[in-house]
This record gives sequence, structure tokens and C-alpha cells, in this order.
Amino acid sequence: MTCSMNYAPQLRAQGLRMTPQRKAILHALHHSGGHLSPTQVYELARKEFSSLTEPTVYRTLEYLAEKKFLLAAHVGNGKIVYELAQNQHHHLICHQCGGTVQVEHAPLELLYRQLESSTGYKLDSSHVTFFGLCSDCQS
Amino acid sequence: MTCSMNYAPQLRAQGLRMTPQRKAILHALHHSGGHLSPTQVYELARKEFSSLTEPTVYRTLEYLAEKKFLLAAHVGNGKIVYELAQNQHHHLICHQCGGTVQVEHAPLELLYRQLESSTGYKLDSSHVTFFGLCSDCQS
DNA sequence: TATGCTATTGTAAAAAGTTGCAATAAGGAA
DNA sequence: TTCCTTATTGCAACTTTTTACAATAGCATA
Ligand SMILES: [Mn+2]
Ligand SMILES: [Mn+2]
Ligand SMILES: [Zn+2]
Ligand SMILES: [Zn+2]
Repeated sequence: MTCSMNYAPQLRAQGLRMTPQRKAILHALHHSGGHLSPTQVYELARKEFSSLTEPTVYRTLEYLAEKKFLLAAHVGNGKIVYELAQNQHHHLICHQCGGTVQVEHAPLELLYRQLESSTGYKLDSSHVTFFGLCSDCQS
Repeated sequence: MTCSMNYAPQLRAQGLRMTPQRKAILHALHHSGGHLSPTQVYELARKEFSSLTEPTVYRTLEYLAEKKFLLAAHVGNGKIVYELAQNQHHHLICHQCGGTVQVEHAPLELLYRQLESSTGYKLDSSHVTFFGLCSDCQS
């Protein structure tokens, strides 16, 4: 747990408290780098804080995502995964082999403007998931 | 079950069999019109075929979606819902109140072309989910 | 109509995710 | 340091979803 990451001040700024459970969960997400399922977070974070429980993991992930510290994404099936909210991006997933490609936000800007003006919604700029067949799986 | 719907020939054309379980499941989706969760499908379809079981419902929904008879969508949380694959559309969901708006495919065409040429993927044309705040919830 | 192949289903058990509520502890204030 | 407020957690029970495998039943063929 002696790593550069320290979310305590940012949490406090929004009225949230820093707890050993949250430290362990954020730590797991930080060091894994990519997307983690709640089960994976539970397994990893438990190494930092062994008395961690599942309800806490699910609630924390959902809450921190709502507060914009995390991003939730749907990758394929019906599974939800989380990652630290850092750079803005989207996903393109092959529903054959599961292979994923990151997509920049820039090419979506025009579409977003159109949808916002036609629907009145203010769109989130992160984590849209597209599905398709990768070049290998098209044959 | 005396309604116009008859999927048997289409199923057969792909090597799938028509069973009373599948009839009941398709019937439920047909008459409800919109999106149904697996649990909702289970409850509704059981009225047509009372010995239906959960594993069959989950497997059937996933399989029929894979075979393009159904569309799967993620609406908010981590929940997956299904509907009959008919018209091509996408969804825009308010993550505050849950309100949803259908989005035509046309405005996505340009983006799709760009993503296909930049990634080599062939994109699915159905059921992308965007999130945002509806006009009411922006205040 | 009877037969055979195999797609589909049910069973039973486990895994994953959710809920309500009482107990705990973070962190601001005295 | 101690106290207080209340955000956060653990517990226990429950619901939803998944899995492996043996039994069943579509439907093509004769
Ligand atoms: Mn991502
Ligand atoms: Mn839809
Ligand atoms: Zn692929
Ligand atoms: Zn709203």
C-alpha cells in the first residue's frame, strides 16, 4: 500500500470517507490497470484487507462509479467491469472471440452533439460499448 | 398461443428446433413488446408452459440472441434485457431517473464507417447504449 | 408410423449479486 | 484526547445466474 496513489483528499472533498476497505479496492484497481469484475476486485483487495466482504465490494464499486472515481463498462455477456476513471475512451468488442479495442472519444463528438440537440439529453462522455466482429473472426 | 407469430420455419432454417419452451419464451417477448429481463421472461413464459425452468430461460435467451432472433441490451446497472430483433435502433438512458429514449441508427452510420476502417472490425448495427442526463434531471 | 441422431431440457448444486438492518468507525468539533 | 454525528460496514438471508451432466424429445429419414 506504499504507492503514489492517495484518493483520500478527493474523497473527502465530496463528503466521502476513506476506509481500509476502499483503500484496498482502489489499490487493486490501480495496480491491475485494466477492467476488473467485482469478483476479481474482491479476490485482489482481500489480499490487502482480509476481512473485506462481498456486499462492501459491490456497494463500493457502484458508489465510487456514481461519484465518478470509477467507470463501469459492459464487456460482452451481461457482466459489468470497473476501472479507475482516468482517460476518456470507449470500447469495441468482438462478440466472437471477445477481443477488445479502445476507441478515442474524438470521433464520437459530432454524434454526441447531434444526439444532445435532438433528445435534450446531456450525454456522458465515457465508456460506450460497441460490438462487432474483429478482422480475424470475419472469415 | 393462437397468435400470428410463428418462428418455427426460421428456427429450422438455422438448424434449431422449435420446442414448447421456446414457443412460450418467444410468445412472452412478442406480447410484451418491449425489453424483458430473464426473470420477467421466466415469470411470463411460465404461464404458457408451467414446467419451464430458469436454466432453460437463460440459455434460450442467450442462444436466440446469438442467432439474431433476439437483441440483448444493457439498461443501466448491470442488468441485461432482451427483445425480439425487429427494427434497428439504439438506446439513450438517463442514469439519474432511468428514463430511456430510442435512437435511430442513421445518425450512427458515419461513425460506424470510420470505426470500421480504423479498426478492421465489422460493427453490429444494433443496440448500442448511450448514457446521460435527461433534460429534467439536469437541473 | 417407427427409428435414430443429437439438439434441447431438467436436475441439483454452486457461484454471483442483492437487501435490510444493527453495529462500527471516520473524522470534524470541543 | 474525547465526544458526537452519520457514513460505512458486516451479517444473515435471499434472489439471480451459471454449470455439468444425464434424461428427454424434435424432427428427419425410411
Ligand atoms: Mn475502459
Ligand atoms: Mn431496444
Ligand atoms: Zn474476434
Ligand atoms: Zn432523468
